[in-house]
This record gives sequence, structure tokens and C-alpha cells, in this order.
Amino acid sequence: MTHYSDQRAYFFKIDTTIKKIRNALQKQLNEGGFDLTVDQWVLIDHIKRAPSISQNELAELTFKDPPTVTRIIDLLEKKGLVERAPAAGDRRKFNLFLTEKGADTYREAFPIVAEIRRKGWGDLEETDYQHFVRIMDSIYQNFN
Amino acid sequence: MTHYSDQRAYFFKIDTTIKKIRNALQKQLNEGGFDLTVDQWVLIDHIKRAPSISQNELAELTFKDPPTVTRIIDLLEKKGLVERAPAAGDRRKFNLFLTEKGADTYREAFPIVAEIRRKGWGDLEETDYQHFVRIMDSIYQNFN
DNA sequence: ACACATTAGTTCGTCTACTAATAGTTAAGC
DNA sequence: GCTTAACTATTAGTAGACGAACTAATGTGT
Repeated sequence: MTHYSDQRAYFFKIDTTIKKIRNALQKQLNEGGFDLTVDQWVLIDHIKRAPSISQNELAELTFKDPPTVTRIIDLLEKKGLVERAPAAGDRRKFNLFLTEKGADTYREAFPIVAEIRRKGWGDLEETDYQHFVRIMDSIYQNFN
Repeated sequence: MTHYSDQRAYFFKIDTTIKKIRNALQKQLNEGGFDLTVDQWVLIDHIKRAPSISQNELAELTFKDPPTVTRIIDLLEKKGLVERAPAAGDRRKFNLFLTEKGADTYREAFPIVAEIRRKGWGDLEETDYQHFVRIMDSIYQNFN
């Protein structure tokens, strides 16, 4: 029970750290005048990188559930940032694209996101990153 | 831009890892027949460790907002696991306690939580834990 | 060709996160 | 002492997470 792996700390630390990052990014997006949540940004980012992606593919890539993706895309479509185009050859599917307005938003918001990432990592080093990836991947894999 | 700290990876890895842990724990709680969410467990755990704690103190400790704590405590009270007692000397406050049923639930659910923590950490070592804590704390502090 | 399973997306219900606004209470300053 | 500020908890509204159940379309086996 007193062994380090039994402490609540690691669960708790991951949780509070991701909250901190999300809050910082959300605050910057708000102050930049963007009507965007962090999760909405994440989907826009993926669509920008893989235009014509389907909702299910998006769900897999972002580790969100299909219903969650549906709802976020609904919102982005309402704002005119994303477009659902019927997929050729499969009438169940949609191909997702950024609208012109969506592409503009991406371009304008990107520097804010990049700055938050840079700020969060601070002066941690390459070897820290290797430790970080190894430990996180290990925890993740332990649940597979 | 190609520098490691600019990758989306670290944000993404933290996010997916905490999701994985939460899902694993929730699944175990469900399979164990507990009518408890992960967040509800977190509050029960804190009340167990600090009986008579107030809602605001609980919010600070768990990094949840006061309205969130209010709602979760409402649910736990409805289930008969937690009790709100008026605080002596300050009629705005409540002192929170586990009911007998709440204490039973804690005792029964604890092994499940401990097992998930153990499983997640796997065979990572003490030095890994030190790296982990240092890196997480660093990211966290970079936003203060 | 037809029953059957699978896939893509949606709807619904419950829960948590966060903001803003509010009631009621207590503390502080002049 | 009295006004004002600060604090504790709550309510309301929007957004997101997730599971279950559903519709419509597609694929497979015989």
C-alpha cells in the first residue's frame, strides 16, 4: 500500500495536468475571439490534415465515440466551418471538409495552439520526451 | 515546427491515457455491480480520508468546480452514500460524511480501484515514477 | 435471390465541465 | 453600526463523454 505504484498520485497527476492544458488552451482561444472549444479544434485539425475523412475514421483517430463526433460535427457545420459531403459509392458515409471559413479559422487559430504546446513543454528536453512517451505508452498498453 | 515540443503528441498522449484509465476503472466498477461513476468514487475517496470536509474544500482538492461538486454530492446523497450535515458556526457550509452504506461501498470498491492502479502502472519502476512526476509537474507549472 | 451480419451515422439518457448569475451568510472597513 | 466586500452553495445553460438502441445502407454466405 505504501509502494509508489499504489499511490493515487499518477492517476491524479495525469488528470489535473490535462485539465490545466485544456483550460489554458480554451482561455487563449476565447481571448483570441474564436468561437471554438478545444474538442472542436481537435476535429478541425484532423480534417485539415486529412480532408474527406469520414466520421468514424475521425472517431478512431481522436479516441472519441461516434456519437460525440456526430454532435461536434453538427456544431461545426452550423457555424459554417465544416461541410458534410455525401461519400461516393456509400450512401451511409460522409466526407468531411473544411469550408473556406473553416480553413481561415484553422490558419488563424493554429499559432495560438502552437504557442500553448510550446509553453506547456517549456524547457523540458528531448530525453524527457522519450521518458514521457515510454511511460505513457506503457500505462496505455497495460490496459490492452 | 519539426522540433519535438511542437508535436501534437504530448497533449494527445496525456488525453488518451487518462481516458483509457478512466474507462478501465469504470468498466471494473460496473462489472463489480457498483452504481458508481469514477468521479463519484473520487469524491467518496476524499470524504473517507477527510470526514467533515466542506464542498469547496472538496472542489479544491479534486480540481473540480463547486457546481460540479454540488451535483455529484446531490447524486451521492440520493443514493444514501453521503450525508450533508450543517456546519457548526457557519450556516453557509455543510460538513460531508460517508453514511454507513457509503463506508461499506468504499470498503468494497477500494480493492477494485487499487487493482486498476496497480495494473496501469505495471512493471514501471521507481525511477520512472520520478521522471513522470517531474515532467508532469513541470508541464503543470508552466501554466501557472 | 435472400436471410443474416456488419457498418456509418444518429438519437436518447445520464453524467461531468465550465461559465454566469443568484441567494444567503459572514467578514471587513470606515 | 452599517455598508460593502467576500464567501458557500446553488441554479441554469451550453458543451462534451459514453453506452445502448436504432435506422439505413452495404456486404456475405449459401
